Amino acid sequence: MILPLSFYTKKTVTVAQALLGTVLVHDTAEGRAAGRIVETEAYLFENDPACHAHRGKTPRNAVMFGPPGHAYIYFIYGMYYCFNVVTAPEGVGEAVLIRALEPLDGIELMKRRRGTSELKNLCSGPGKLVLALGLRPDQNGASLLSGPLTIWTPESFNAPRPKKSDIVSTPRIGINRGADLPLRFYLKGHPFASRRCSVSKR
DNA sequence: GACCAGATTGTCT
DNA sequence: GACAATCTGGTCA
Repeated sequence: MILPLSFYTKKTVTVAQALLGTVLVHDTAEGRAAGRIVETEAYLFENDPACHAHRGKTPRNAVMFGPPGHAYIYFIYGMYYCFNVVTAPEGVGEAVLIRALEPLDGIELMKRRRGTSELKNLCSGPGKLVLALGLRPDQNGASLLSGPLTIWTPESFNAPRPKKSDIVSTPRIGINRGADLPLRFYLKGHPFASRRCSVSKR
């Protein structure tokens, strides 16, 4: 079953945790690629200087201010894209960054797209999973409720539904502002989560 | 395994 | 003109 709109209208932090264990699916002409979400980060409208929406609406972040249940895909560091799920009511700029997947379906396709055969290296980072799933910048703003890009319940893929006690929260990764907020969530001890946990770097 | 530099470009100040 | 919600490949141990 595809996650309904009501899934995305809850509080952003709640959605970020509830997304763990669900399955992100992308159907293309090349075939289906799907993975279980094992790591997310929440980006909030208020009191969160790391959020793109924090300084108001711009052409780039406009999708974050749109209706929930849509994809926000943006370009970063000159060569990568990040995939987010828009949450919060229309007019409020919040989203959940999908940071890592456990590959489930279309693994050969993912390996080809990523140019590696190492399973753990296919989707263990926000830039990597965008490549592995074949997401493109023109998917920015696409609905996740129908169409080629969707998110499914764990049961749809016979995947386990995580318990509350399996979810760990830590500070987010790769940001400077708001780096102390514990808005990153991942499944405890999961081998497919992205590396670089809490290294101090400048 | 840990740490560091480089790649590369859209976006906002 | 600086910087960014990153990744890869190098060096050193």
